[in-house]
Amino acid sequence: MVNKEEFRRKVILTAGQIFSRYGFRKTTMEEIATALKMGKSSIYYYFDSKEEIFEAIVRNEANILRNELTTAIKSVDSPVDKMKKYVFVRMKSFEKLANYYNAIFDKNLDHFDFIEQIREKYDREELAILRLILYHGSRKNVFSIVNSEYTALAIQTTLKGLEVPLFWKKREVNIESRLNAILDVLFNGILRKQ
Amino acid sequence: MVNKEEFRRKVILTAGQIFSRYGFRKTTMEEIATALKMGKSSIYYYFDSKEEIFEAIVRNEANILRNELTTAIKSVDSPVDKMKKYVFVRMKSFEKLANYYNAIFDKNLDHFDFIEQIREKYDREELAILRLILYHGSRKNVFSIVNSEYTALAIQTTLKGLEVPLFWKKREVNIESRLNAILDVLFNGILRKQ
DNA sequence: GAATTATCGACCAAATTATTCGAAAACTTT
DNA sequence: AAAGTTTTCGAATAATTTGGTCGATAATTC
Repeated sequence: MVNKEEFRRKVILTAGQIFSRYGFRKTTMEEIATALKMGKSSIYYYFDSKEEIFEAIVRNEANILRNELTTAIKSVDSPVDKMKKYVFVRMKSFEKLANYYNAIFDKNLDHFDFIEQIREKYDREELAILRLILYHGSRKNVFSIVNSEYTALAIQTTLKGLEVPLFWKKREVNIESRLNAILDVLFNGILRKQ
Repeated sequence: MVNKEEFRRKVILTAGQIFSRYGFRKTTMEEIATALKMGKSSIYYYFDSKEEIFEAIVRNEANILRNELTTAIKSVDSPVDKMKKYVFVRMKSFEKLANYYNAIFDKNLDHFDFIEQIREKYDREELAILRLILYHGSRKNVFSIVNSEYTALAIQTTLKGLEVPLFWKKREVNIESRLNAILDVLFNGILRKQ
């Protein structure tokens, strides 16, 4: 290995796949070790505990999601497109992250607070992004909103509502159509009638 | 519950889903019990052990497969269609059963012999069916075969070969196309040129 | 209301599993 | 090539999980 940090990333990637498939409890250190072609005790050279690995994974996955989102809204120009893109990509990428949230339910619920921290931070950042898009959109007169702060909160609430079926992992629920419906409602509501 | 047997079937169905998803080891009695909305000790009123449940599942699944196959070949008339149908349905339905075979690898390999028994019985029955189809086909002059016994064995061997990728569970393997290719080869080989 | 059938909580022994630790490789640096 | 550093691992341990038992207790049938 080139350095410690690089190997940590490798562990996070490998363990991430197994955790997201089997959940926290059903994934053993030995499985992770075997997938990494090492003895399980070697992993403890890089991580202090199974939980630390898991937490690193969630943090990592949250970062990936954040990056996906920022590049997504940079890829289009108009505030309307930015907002549409944001909502769409957010829900699509969130599916991966939802696996880990589910794994936490599988995990000891005592350690629930750490993910709440990550989530709070993420929510704050999201609000800022939404607010910015809305602000520019209202300046350019394509959004007819009174207060971008409140509207951003409303949209975020809707997005959180969309998450729920992802958690309950019912494969029958068609996220796509539900998402499109909400996008429609959202924009017919806030777009200035022309 | 109406009677004991009926509840056993319910357990088999429920546990079957969990076993096929997580394998033998990773499925706990408590999970099965929770899925059945009971205490885990209650299950022992119907089954003696975790293994007995598992074995009942495999037996049950093998029966379902057998039924699917016999109704499938009854649904068509000509020997050629019967043979095509048989090979096709056999491979399609086998996918479910393969999950349990995989679960056995996960299980203690000491108890491998019981599945061998089921498998042997199943193989014998299969050979009889194949032989019958071939026999009628050659009587009606649509199969150009010397000995329906040997040809049945050859076809069964091919089918077993098709199973292998199912065991190795690589989702990348496209069973369908492989299956069609083999159906083609099989029939261009044994169908009388006209 | 006795007898039978079904469920469950508490418990145990065995197995599994996360984690520790010292020592041995493997690799760097002097 | 010796001394130091980093990385890996086997064996042991401590904690947890889990299959299974048993007696008590509901629920149902007779």
